Parts: sequence; C-alpha cells; structure tokens
Amino acid sequence: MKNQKKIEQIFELLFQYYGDQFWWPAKSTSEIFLGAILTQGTTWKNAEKALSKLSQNSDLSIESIDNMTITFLEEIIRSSGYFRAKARTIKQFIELIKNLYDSDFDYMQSFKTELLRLHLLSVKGIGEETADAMLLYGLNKPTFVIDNFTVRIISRMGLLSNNSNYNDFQRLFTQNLAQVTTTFQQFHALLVKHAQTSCLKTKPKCRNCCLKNLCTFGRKKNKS
DNA sequence: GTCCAGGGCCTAC
DNA sequence: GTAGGCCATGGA
Repeated sequence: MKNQKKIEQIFELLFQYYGDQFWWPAKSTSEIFLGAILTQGTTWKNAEKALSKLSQNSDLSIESIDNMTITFLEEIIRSSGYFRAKARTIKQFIELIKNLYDSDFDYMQSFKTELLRLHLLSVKGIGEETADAMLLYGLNKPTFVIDNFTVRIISRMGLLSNNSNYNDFQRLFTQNLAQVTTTFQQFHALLVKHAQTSCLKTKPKCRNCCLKNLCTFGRKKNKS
C-alpha cells in the first residue's frame, strides 16, 4: 500500500475512533505561543498550571509579559519545569515578536511559513517541534508537528524507521495530505490522543487497536 | 524511590 | 553526526 493511502487511512480511522479533538484551547495567539514553550518536556496539565498563574498576573499579551522581570516570570512558571530555561526562552521570544513583527500577529501571519520558521528557530530554546506547533496552532500555517508520539506510532507501523530525521517524518505527512491547516491540527492531536490511550501507552500488546490491520505493533507477523 | 511527560541545548567523542 | 548529560517540576 502506498504511503499516501496509509496516511489517509490512519487519519480516517483515528478520527472515526476518537472524534474531534478540539486541541489547544486558548483565547489568544500569544497564549498559544506561551503554551508551546511551557509544555516542552512536561505534561499539558503542568503547563496549564503555569499558564493559569501567568494569566492571574498578566493579560498574557506580549506587552504584559515583557513588563515582568525574568525572576518574577521564573517563579510564575515554576510548575512547568525547566523554569529558568523557559523564562529565558519566553523573554527572547518576546524580543523577536517586538523587533521583527512590531508585536502584531496579523503582520506576523503575512510572512511566509519558511521564513517564520527560521525566525522562530533563531530563538534559543525553540526547536523544530515548538516552532511547528507555534506555526500550526498559533498562526494556522499548514505545517506538521512531529513529536515523540508521532515518531513512535509511525515507526512502529513501519512507515519510517525511528532513526529517520525530523524532516523525513514531516515530509511523510505534508507530502501525502492536502495542505489543509485544520486537517494537520486534527491529525497531530489524534496521534497524541492515540499514543496516550492506546497500546503504545498502556499495554505491551495491541489486540483491539482502532488502526486495525495498519497497526501491527505487538502482533505476530503473518507468514504468508 | 523511580519513571515519565505535548523538548532543546551543549559537550565529548 | 550523534549519544548522553543536563535542565526541573509534578503525578502515577
């Protein structure tokens, strides 16, 4: 079966099974950007705690975060872990938004995806995954987020080996799907949902995987 | 007490 | 170029 067909089927099966994910609930673009940094290497629950405390002490706008001292910011986001590194990253990110886009997200949105990605990656503490999450969920750019969950699912299904690089995984999705932002958002959320609830998370063997015959993880191979 | 979570950077080899 | 250590908290 061609990869394109498989990718389409994976999306359909996951969507049928888990339904609409309504991922990344946020009231503003800056909240999504901040959340993308705060959730690095931790659960969304811990990132949400930090985000909630941040919203109690600011309106989550670029200006209000900019006005905080870095030590105050560190204290507020402590629950998300790596708080010193993240506070530094947030401050540097704010500088980028001010200097390159005049703190205007509509203006920022008008830049080409590739250029925005380079700008984001220039911030110490923002890597490929975080940059793509910002582009996809914050700016609605059709780029695919590759996280550990996606790598595990795709490599265990034999579509790519797990030592393929980030671009290999990203191309697998972007080249085999229509360039529709909402599909990319939904698909990524479904992969995370699947990884957190299916055999990949809880059981050594997969017997009733919603991905049916596409997922052979833990099953004996047919000798045919 | 141990492991892992919606990462990324740095260093040594 | 890449494996391993490090950053840090919170919950299971």
